[in-house]
Amino acid sequence: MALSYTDIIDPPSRHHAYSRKQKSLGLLCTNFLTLYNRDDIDVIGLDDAASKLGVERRRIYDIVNVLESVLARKAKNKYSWKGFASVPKALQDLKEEGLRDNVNTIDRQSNNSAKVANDDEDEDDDSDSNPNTGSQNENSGINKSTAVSRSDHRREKSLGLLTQNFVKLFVCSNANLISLDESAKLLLGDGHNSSIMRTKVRRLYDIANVLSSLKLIEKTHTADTRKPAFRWLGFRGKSENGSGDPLAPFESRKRTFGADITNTCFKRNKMDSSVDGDKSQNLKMQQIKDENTVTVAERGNFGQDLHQKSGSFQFGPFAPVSVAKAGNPEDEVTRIYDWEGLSSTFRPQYHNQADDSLAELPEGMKIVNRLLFRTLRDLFSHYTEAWKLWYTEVAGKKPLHIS
DNA sequence: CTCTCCCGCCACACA
DNA sequence: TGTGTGGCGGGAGAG
Repeated sequence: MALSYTDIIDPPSRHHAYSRKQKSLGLLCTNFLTLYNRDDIDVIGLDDAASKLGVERRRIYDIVNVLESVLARKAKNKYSWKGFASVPKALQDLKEEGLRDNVNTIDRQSNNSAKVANDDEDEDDDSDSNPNTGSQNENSGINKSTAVSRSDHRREKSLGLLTQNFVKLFVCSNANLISLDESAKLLLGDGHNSSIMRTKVRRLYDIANVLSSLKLIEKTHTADTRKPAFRWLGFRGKSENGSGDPLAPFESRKRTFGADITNTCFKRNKMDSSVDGDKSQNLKMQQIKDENTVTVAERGNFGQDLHQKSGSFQFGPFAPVSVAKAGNPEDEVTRIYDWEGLSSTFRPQYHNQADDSLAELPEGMKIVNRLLFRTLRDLFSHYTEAWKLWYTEVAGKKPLHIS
């Protein structure tokens, strides 16, 4: 089908100089990951990221804060990239922590249902009486109230912590679908004060956007009321028996890329149509049906000894310009594994790639493809459910039956 | 309208 | 005191 690239990435709204979507946190995050989710990335500089992505550093803080679990602070301005492999562990930890705290919480205050996972260490901001006032934090046992209070008060309200707690809502319960105000209520306790609620929800929007871009959650609606809500796509940690977690979706996630990883710089009100000169061509990036794209991440720690060697196979429609464009030698490799993304690009709604896509592939690629899926199947063999879940829900496909 | 959520002010942390 | 961080909420774009 003759979809021109620009058609894809630049839909009807193209004439507006300013588009909210192009500046969304989620998209920014996607681009951020595109830029840095690679083996050869060691440190990530905030300024570097900001300029490469074409945003002010303030925004980088936003995503970095919610990405905490996969980033490690190295120094001022510098972060290192731990890779998605660290996410399953992080989820597991959050789950345990959440469950533990939940227990504590429950018998501390005979609270029953709600309040799934209020964090822990040092916080418990709770209820109405907002900030300041006596920060009465008692964590299990230790009571170092004063020493902790000042800077921790900040921490208490940080995006990072809020993210964790938000995630706990999912991993610590069976809730699959949660709306943001529900979440806010749960996280805050019931002490409304609508303005605090509103603020919290605002933050949750931010978080949800980046988690969506990680494919940990996805936006939908509740079945009954058409209320917007988020569905958890990641794993819940399963029955923990110490053994590593299954490959999580985000390890296999794939983002969607446009041609330009730079978020365009239009300000909200400025209709200044003059495009900034030096950014090559201003193709706006944007979400392109991401469902059919997959990345098999390498750094996975399936059980932690299965080293699927290094390079991540990228199945994606596009790689960011900076990464794949210049015909560097390893592109070859990447491209070989790119069949799925390619086919999805041109035929977005295919159903069963085993039959469909394969048929169109050159012989060599078919073989590679089969081997690859076999490998994956094996890897997942212990996690059948997880595999199915991911495959159907995240990748948006019917489970494969390769025997 | 309501829902989303970008933007950037400015307080706070830290050197 | 200067610079890095990041909470916060106004208010504009989307729906």
